[in-house]
Amino acid sequence: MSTPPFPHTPTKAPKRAARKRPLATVADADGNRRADLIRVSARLFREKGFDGTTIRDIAAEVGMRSGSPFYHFKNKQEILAAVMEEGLVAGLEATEKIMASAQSPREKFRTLVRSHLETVLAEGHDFIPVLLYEWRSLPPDLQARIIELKDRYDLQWQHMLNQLKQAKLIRNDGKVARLLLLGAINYSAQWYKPGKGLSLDQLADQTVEFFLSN
Amino acid sequence: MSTPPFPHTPTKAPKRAARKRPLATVADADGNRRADLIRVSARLFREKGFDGTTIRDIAAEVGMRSGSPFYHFKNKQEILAAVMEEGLVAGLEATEKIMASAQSPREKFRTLVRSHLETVLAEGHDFIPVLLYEWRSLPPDLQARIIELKDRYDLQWQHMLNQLKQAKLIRNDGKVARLLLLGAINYSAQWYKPGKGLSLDQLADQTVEFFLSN
DNA sequence: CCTACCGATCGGTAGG
DNA sequence: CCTACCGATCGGTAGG
Repeated sequence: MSTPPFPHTPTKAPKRAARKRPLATVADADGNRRADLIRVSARLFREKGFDGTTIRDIAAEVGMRSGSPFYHFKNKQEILAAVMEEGLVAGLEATEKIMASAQSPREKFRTLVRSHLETVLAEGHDFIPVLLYEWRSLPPDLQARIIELKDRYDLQWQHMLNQLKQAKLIRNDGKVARLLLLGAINYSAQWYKPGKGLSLDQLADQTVEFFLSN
Repeated sequence: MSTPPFPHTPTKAPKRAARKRPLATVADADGNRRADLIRVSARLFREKGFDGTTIRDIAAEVGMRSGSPFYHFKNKQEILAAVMEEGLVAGLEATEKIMASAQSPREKFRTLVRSHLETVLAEGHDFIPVLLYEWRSLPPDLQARIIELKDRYDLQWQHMLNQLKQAKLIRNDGKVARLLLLGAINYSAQWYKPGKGLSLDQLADQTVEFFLSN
């Protein structure tokens, strides 16, 4: 009755949405309306909050009528879950790839910070900010799957901190240290404006310099 | 026609609300209903967000009927502004007092961090978290007064960073350093649960240790 | 995916 | 501060 409503690889087209392909609109020649809804919802949820965004807002932005998003998602909360999962799957892939690479701890940290900043601050990357700041709007039954992915994300950062500690580049690598470090970066989503002031590269450099000894 | 709707010192009773004193309810013998509305709203805005909180929620929590909060506030946004101002006025007073004290840079930093953690994390201290995470719900015309207070708050922290730099306790005291440092602390409002795990004193110690050299 | 719609809820107000 | 209320909007659904 209820197969998992989201594909785990964003590159693969969703099966259910393809069941009855509608006429393609001007806005989207390839007809992947579900992905459009997720992308647009991420932006609106970030700009106006989950409660401040209406289904009608979302529908209008992708050129649908107000009832149509419910053809793709059971309810509004499921859209929120899909947004968060989309961001985590992409971010986790990038993170795990970096952690598996053969760089020095310092280089690896710089790459990881740069990658995470991209995930949180780059234009069009609204998925993780929504995860970070709209968490309370996600019903508990939908939180479980997201938490699982988030734990894997945190684990990678914990490994990074451990390596930095071992290389004597930081003084502390406990859980609080990780929360403070990631908090500093995540909070940048509240003040950083793309295209104004620092570039992401410059911000990554300053962040590394601020946190690492030597 | 429009005198400033909020007193600047929370200790002084509001003048307009006292104009026509209603019967005191059980919940509040001293009859300061306006302060009750602000305190309760802060908690609800933090728990459920500004858009997720209804006037009826607020009214019910202080034992009013749904239309009555509008006797004290022009609209819902004015309540939000009052919540933010309440937090900033209190936080600013504490901060400026600490900065004016005669402590060593390290001691002063520890005291300041501890004070800010109290402001952001202690039970019943929901004002600043609302400021930090519901900012987008505040209409531009109401933002001005809050920004003024916030700038003074940031200025104190900037002074603190400058002193730490001079004492060679941190490597960088630019604006980005300040944003990263305060971001790390402010983000703790997202994960810290009072009464669980670390105490505020322990967290303050770990935060100081994490950020300061030597 | 659209049309047409429903029941519930919301911010806010008039008048006392 | 309450009573009584309004117009607008919202999430969601039936049926095609």
